[in-house]
Amino acid sequence: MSLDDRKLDVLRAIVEDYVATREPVGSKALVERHHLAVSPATVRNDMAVLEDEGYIRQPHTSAGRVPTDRGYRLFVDKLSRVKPLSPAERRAIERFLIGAVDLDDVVHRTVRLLAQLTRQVAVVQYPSLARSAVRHLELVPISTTRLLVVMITDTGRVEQRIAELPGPISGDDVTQLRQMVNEKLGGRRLTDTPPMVQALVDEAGHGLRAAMTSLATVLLETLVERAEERIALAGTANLTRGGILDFQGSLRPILEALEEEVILLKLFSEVEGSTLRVRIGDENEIEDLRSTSVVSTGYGPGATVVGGLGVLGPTRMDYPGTIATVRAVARYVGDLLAQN
Amino acid sequence: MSLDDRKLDVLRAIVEDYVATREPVGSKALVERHHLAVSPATVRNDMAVLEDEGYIRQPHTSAGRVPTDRGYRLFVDKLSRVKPLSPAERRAIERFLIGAVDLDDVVHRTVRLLAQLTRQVAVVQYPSLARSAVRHLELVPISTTRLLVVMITDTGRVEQRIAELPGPISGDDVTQLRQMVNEKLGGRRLTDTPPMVQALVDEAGHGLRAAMTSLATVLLETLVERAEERIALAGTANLTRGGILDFQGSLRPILEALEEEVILLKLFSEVEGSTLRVRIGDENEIEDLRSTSVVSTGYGPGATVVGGLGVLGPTRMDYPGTIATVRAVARYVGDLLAQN
DNA sequence: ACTGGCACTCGTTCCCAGGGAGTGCCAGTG
DNA sequence: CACTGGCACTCCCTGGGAACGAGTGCCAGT
Repeated sequence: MSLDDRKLDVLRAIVEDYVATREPVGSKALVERHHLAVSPATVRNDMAVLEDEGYIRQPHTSAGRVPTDRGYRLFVDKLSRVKPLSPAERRAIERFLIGAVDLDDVVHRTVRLLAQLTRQVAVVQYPSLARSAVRHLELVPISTTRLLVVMITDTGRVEQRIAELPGPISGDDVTQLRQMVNEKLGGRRLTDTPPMVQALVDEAGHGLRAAMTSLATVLLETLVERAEERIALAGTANLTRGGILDFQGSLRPILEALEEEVILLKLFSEVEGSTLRVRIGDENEIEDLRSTSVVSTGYGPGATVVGGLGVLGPTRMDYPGTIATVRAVARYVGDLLAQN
Repeated sequence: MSLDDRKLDVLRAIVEDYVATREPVGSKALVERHHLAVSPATVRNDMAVLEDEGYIRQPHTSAGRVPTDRGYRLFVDKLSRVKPLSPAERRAIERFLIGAVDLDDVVHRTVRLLAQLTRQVAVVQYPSLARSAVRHLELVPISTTRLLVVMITDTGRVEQRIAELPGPISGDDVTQLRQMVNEKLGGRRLTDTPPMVQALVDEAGHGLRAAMTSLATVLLETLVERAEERIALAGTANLTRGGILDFQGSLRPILEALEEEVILLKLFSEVEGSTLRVRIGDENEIEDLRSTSVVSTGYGPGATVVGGLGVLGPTRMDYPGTIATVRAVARYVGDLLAQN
């Protein structure tokens, strides 16, 4: 059975009121606050239907109604109007992001900005190595048998590893190695490098063969295969706003999940295009986050996506506002990256 | 008036019991659990004295006693025996730290290890730039008028900034600049570089003068003057162990303080030598951390100190265990850094 | 100097009644 | 037929006692 317009209006009103007051909302208060042209009794009938359909529920008999995850879902999909950012917010975003000196700085500022604007927990994934290309590879000798390998990507990330060489190596050899790897790998996407690295070993003169092999191992293993994804987090303090009531039970499992990078990365694992995604309560694959909602999106220069960002909060969340903010921040960050 | 031995024993017993049970401890339970050779009444008299002296207090009349910050202080200074690490813990530390691929990895593993072993919030400061020396400076052209400046320090930190040049520059010029800066700055402590940087500008041929000036500005401003200190954090979930009871009021201010890097850095600002420091409750300069205790120490290769690490928890904390763990982890990390 | 005994305090728990918010249902109305 | 007003009912929340018990301070006795 499909719901008529008034029932949808009632659902919207319930969601909005509950989000604003965090208290179960009753029929009488509803008609007053929203100037509905019907009586409380009528609204009660509508509520009964909405409850049958699973969009709202009663914490206990003789209490008001509270939206269910399903109710929020319908609200997000059909009922919420886009809430444009206030000029103040736009200015906040711009002010916050200019003056960032490097990638770390950009990411840190972004995550704090997001946390502040949405008053929720914010998560920003560093530009993924898998989606980056090599800009430059630098080899710095630390001793005669150890090289510091520094890779700089086009997204601004800098990764470093130590390569242990089988035998001592001269400065000239290092120069030659540097030239070879940059020639072959410079400009390539990281995912395309494995065959190139193999070629490098094959082409190396026998004087350099051993050193190049060690170097290749480091490059492959640590920069490509086990490419480390990084995450920045802010606003955990926002979880405690309004008591622990928002999350049934304790904050413990949520805080624990937030410290597991692996778990956080999952949030962004399926970012495709720059589509914004909202996961409400039970829709989360991650057990410990079933009592929260996650709003996430991809970001990157222009239309390409190099990483994800988003916020996490109670299912009782201001979806229109949060969605608008997340989208706006992602776009600003993308623009910022495009400038480099 | 000085306290006799038995009174000190009573204080120690109170601290130990309260830490173990988190409940005010009464005179009767005390004699039983600790096999004191006196009667509860006697212990009560001792308690009355300890309370007069401000080492313990009663949450309310007719409740047991709870240590005050002052009581914990006396306990830490005089009454607690060093608790050696268990072999299992030693093994955990070793296992955790081998296999770290780079500095980021070391720091992350360390902070998680600390949080796990102490079951508290752990904080690790990255090796401070102020205490590091330049190992290598790399200049990577991004466009004809922009250079990516990458500094690698002897502590393994890699910092990057973008320098905008006043005019286009050739590849040969970049090579020359690179050589000049490395010759002059390589191996120097960062704090010693400012005069050197000035000298570089003075010595630059007039063809390179303009570019070198821009470069010098970036080096001075962002790498030395506004040298960014970094911090890693883990175990915030441990704050919620045992309800919020441990911290009077809410977790909010504590979580907020933990997100302020500036505040965290203060914790380590006065690390001198590798002396371990314990700040109990009110002893903390930071307002929001007055209900917590902080155990911190410096770490670094050999006897030098390059940064700080520590843990933060309720004043009701297992001080001997925590102190032993923090000290041990700091030493292991120092050894690890010494190997590079 | 220590102990046993005792009166006292005060937080905690449990119960119970009253108030209030909100509901479901039903008969009535345009 | 959809909506409304009225009404009985449910159930949470609050507040006031009363009973309980842990723990204390004090005092007289050894």
